[in-house]
Amino acid sequence: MRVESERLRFEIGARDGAARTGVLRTPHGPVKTPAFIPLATKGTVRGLESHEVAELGYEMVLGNTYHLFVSPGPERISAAGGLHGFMGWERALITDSGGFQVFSLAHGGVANEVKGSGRQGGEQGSVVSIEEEGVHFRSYRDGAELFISPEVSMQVQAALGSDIALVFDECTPFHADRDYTARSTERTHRWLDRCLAWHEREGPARQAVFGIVQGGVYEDLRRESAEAVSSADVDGLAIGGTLGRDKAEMREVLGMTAPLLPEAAPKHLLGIGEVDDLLAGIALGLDVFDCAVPTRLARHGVALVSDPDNRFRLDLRKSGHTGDRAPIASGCPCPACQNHDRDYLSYLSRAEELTAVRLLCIHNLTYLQELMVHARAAIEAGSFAAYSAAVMAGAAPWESSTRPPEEQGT
RNA sequence: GGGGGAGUAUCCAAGCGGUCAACGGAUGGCGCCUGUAAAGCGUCCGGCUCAGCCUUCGCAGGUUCGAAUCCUGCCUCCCCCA
Repeated sequence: MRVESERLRFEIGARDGAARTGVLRTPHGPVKTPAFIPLATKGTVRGLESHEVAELGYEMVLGNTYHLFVSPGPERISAAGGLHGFMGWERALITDSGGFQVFSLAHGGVANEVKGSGRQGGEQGSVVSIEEEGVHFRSYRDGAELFISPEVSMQVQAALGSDIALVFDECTPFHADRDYTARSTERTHRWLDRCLAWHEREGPARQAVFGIVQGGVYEDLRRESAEAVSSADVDGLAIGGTLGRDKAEMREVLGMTAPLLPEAAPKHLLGIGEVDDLLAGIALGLDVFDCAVPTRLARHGVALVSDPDNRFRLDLRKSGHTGDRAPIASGCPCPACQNHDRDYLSYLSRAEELTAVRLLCIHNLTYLQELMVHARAAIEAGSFAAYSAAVMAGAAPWESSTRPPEEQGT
C-alpha cells in the first residue's frame, strides 16, 4: 500500500479506541472522516443539485462506472470535463467500479438475496456471464450486451476523472459456498493486479485507487484477501461483499475483517449506511461509508429519526400522521424539520409530490451528516463510546453532550 | 309530455345464464428497502367460528337445475326533443 502520494494523502487525527478521525486529502479537496458518502450513481444525488449536497456539508459523493458507462458514456462525460464538470461537483469524487453490479444484476440486490423479499420478478440475469477476462452484462437500457473487464472499468473511471477509483471486483453473495467464494476472491485479486497494472500504465496520475477486500463470510478468506489487497500498490482499502444474512452476521464479518486492514490506510466500508451500522463501523476504525439507503428511503417516504426501536425510521406513507404538528425530528436543522410538520410531509409523500422527495432527501442527508459531524467531535473528545450509546438509546445525533468544535475547512 | 341511456363492493369500472365474492384501476391497511435494475417492490382489501360457510351486483317479484347476467313492476339519476 502507498502511505502517501500526490494523488491522495490520509492524515489520521484523533483516536478513541479503534475509532479515529482523519482527513482524506484529494485533488478536489479534503474529506473529513469518519465520513458518509451519498450516492450519485448516475451523476446526481437523486433529487438534489450538486451545490445543495455541498451545502449540506458533504465533501465527497460516489458515482458508478456501470451506470455511467451505459449512459451517457465515458466520451461524453470526458468531454464535459470529467464527472466533476459534467455534474457540477467540485469536491471529491469516488467511483465504484461496476463490481457491485456483478452481484446486484445477477441476484437482484441484498434484500432479494437475504430473504427473497423486496423487489421480485423483472428481468433476471442481466449478468450474462462472469469469466476470467471480465463480465458480460446486458444493458439496463436497451438489453445490448456489454463487457466490463478490470481494464475497461479503470479506463471508464479514468474518463470519469474521479479522485478515487475502486478496483473491479466480484461482489460475492454471502450464501456463496466456500469453494466458490475462494475462487471468486482469488479472481478478484487477479483483477486487482490488472486494474493496478492498467492504471499504472494509462491511468490519471492524480487518481487514487482503492483495493477491495472480499472473502465472503469466511475468516480465513477475509484474512487472505486483506493481505493480498494490503500488499498491493493501492491508496486505500474497501471492505466489500454482502456481509451476511443479517446484522449479527454482518457485524461478525466486519469484526473479523476490520482489524486485518493496515492501520495507516483509509478504510472504506462499501454499501453500509444504516445509523447503527455506521456507529458500529466507526467503532471498528472504519473511515468512509457509502449507502443508497438514506436517499432511497427518502424517495420511498421514510425519514431517518432517533427511534432505535423502529430502526431509526419514520415511514410517513403509513397511517397515523394526520394532524401531527410535530416536525420529523425536533431540533433537526434541515428545512423539512424547520418549516414543516409530519402531517404536511406525510400528505406530500403520499401525494407523490416531488417536494416530498427533495425535503426527505435533504432531511436524511442532514441527519447522517449531523451523525458524522458529532461522531467526529466525540472521537476528538474521547467520548465516542458514550456518544454511540446515546444515539443507540434514542438521543438525536445533535443532542450529544459533546459539542462539535467549529470544524475548520481544512 | 315524448325519446334514449344508466344504476356492480370505499371510489372509478369490467362482467351480460354456470368456471363470480365478482377482471382492472384508484384510495386505504400492512410489510420491505444497506458499493441504487429502486420517486420502487411485495401483500391484503364484503363478513365469519375461514381448505368451509354466510350475505352481496338499485328495490320487489318471476323464469331456470342454476341469475350480477333473462322477464315483469317499482324507485333513482343522466341526456335529447318539446
